[in-house]
Amino acid sequence: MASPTEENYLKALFNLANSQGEITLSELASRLQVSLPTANSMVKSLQKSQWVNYEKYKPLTLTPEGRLLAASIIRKHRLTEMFLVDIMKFGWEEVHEVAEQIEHIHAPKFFERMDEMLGYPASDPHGSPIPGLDGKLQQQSYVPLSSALPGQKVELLALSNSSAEFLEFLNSRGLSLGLTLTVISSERFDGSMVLSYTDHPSEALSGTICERLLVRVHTKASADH
Amino acid sequence: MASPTEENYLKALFNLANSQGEITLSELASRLQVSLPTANSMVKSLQKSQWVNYEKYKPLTLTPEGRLLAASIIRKHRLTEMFLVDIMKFGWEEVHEVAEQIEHIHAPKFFERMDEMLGYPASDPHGSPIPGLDGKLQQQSYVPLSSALPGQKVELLALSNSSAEFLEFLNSRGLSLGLTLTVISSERFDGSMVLSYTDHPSEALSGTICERLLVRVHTKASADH
DNA sequence: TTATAAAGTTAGAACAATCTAACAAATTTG
DNA sequence: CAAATTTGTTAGATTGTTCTAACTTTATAA
Repeated sequence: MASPTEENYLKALFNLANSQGEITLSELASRLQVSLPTANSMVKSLQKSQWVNYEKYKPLTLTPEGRLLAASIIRKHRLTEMFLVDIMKFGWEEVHEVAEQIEHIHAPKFFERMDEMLGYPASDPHGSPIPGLDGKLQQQSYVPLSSALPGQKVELLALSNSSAEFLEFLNSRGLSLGLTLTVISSERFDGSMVLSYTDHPSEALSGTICERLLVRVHTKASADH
Repeated sequence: MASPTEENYLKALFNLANSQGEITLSELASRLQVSLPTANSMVKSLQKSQWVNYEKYKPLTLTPEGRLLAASIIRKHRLTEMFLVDIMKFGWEEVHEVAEQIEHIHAPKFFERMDEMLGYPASDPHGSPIPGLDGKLQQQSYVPLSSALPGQKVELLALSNSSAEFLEFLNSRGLSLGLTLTVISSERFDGSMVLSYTDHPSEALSGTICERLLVRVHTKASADH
């Protein structure tokens, strides 16, 4: 059985593999805030447990078993976040640290019950997909708001960054998932945009923010068949 | 900050102190299923952290800080058990293992929210008192059912043992906390009793069982003024 | 009250997870 | 392509939690 530490390595490897292809030791080490030798020796021990494929000086990959285990931890993390928000009425900016701890609890029924109480959600409070029990991750087809064009209506569905500071910023602007945003204008110069939504008729957002907001463009009846 | 391992030592010391007066190293070691030298070295390190008073060859005591910390862990454990049963609909025989893990989560708000959702319960699903935030433990004044006399009506309020096997036995006899039991007869020979309750007009229970059921005798109007 | 048993201690080893220092391989770049 | 930089590895130490073996102190009992 994996220790919490090992589980964190597997989680990091899973997430890196899903955003880049190749995973290097230094990426892993910097993601986990440990020294290179630490990551190196842990990778060797994860290899011994058959969770990681490792060859000297080569990029890292997860074995199928490693990938499944990693997905199950991410599943527990995201179910927990959803549970904290929906059932226990936490704010979406408060749940990460608690979920980081609860994801290491070994109690399948505990998480099954959460899933049940939540009605089998497909994503967490930040729009990230919850892996299935088979370790499969629903691929999201969202685009950054920054790529939307003036006049378009888009639905805010996920975030590519979920730090507490970012989430608090979104709170302060009345932004939450599911909202429909209308692009008023888009500044080529710095990527900033002016948007309209609910009771915000004209809200300006920086390019940095717009890149982190993931949306789906409204397919209005006859879009682009 | 205490590691989960240290927290388990403190918890054991707290529980031993509350059932016996003096705590010896070997009691601690056997309670935690570790060797004497292991307990010895851990006790020294808990002393260094100011949680335990320790002198060579002398009985162990918790410091006030140690007692408070221990109580807070037991508080988290018992709140969790109550949450699992009342909110998440677990059986009372299923919650111990999960709670053993969740008690080590560092997230005051998580447990405050549980407490709130539960309506600030005084005891866990097995009738054990939940320590307050000040570390104070409500003293229970229950007596074992075995000390009740034929004809008496008693209320089943707590258990002195909460192993899954025992709880499953109680389930099989339709016994749960809050039930009113009428003592039909009591066997001096082996301590067994015959009881009547709800739809069980005549249920025989062994002496061992009757010692583990903690009750309050019904003060019927004019009991002993 | 001394002998025996029980309880406690010390020493030394092992494993997990981490580090720094020193070195080696691979990659980038002038 | 050779030099410089980045990346990866090895060696060796540290801390926490555990063990066994050997020994000492305290308690029990013949």
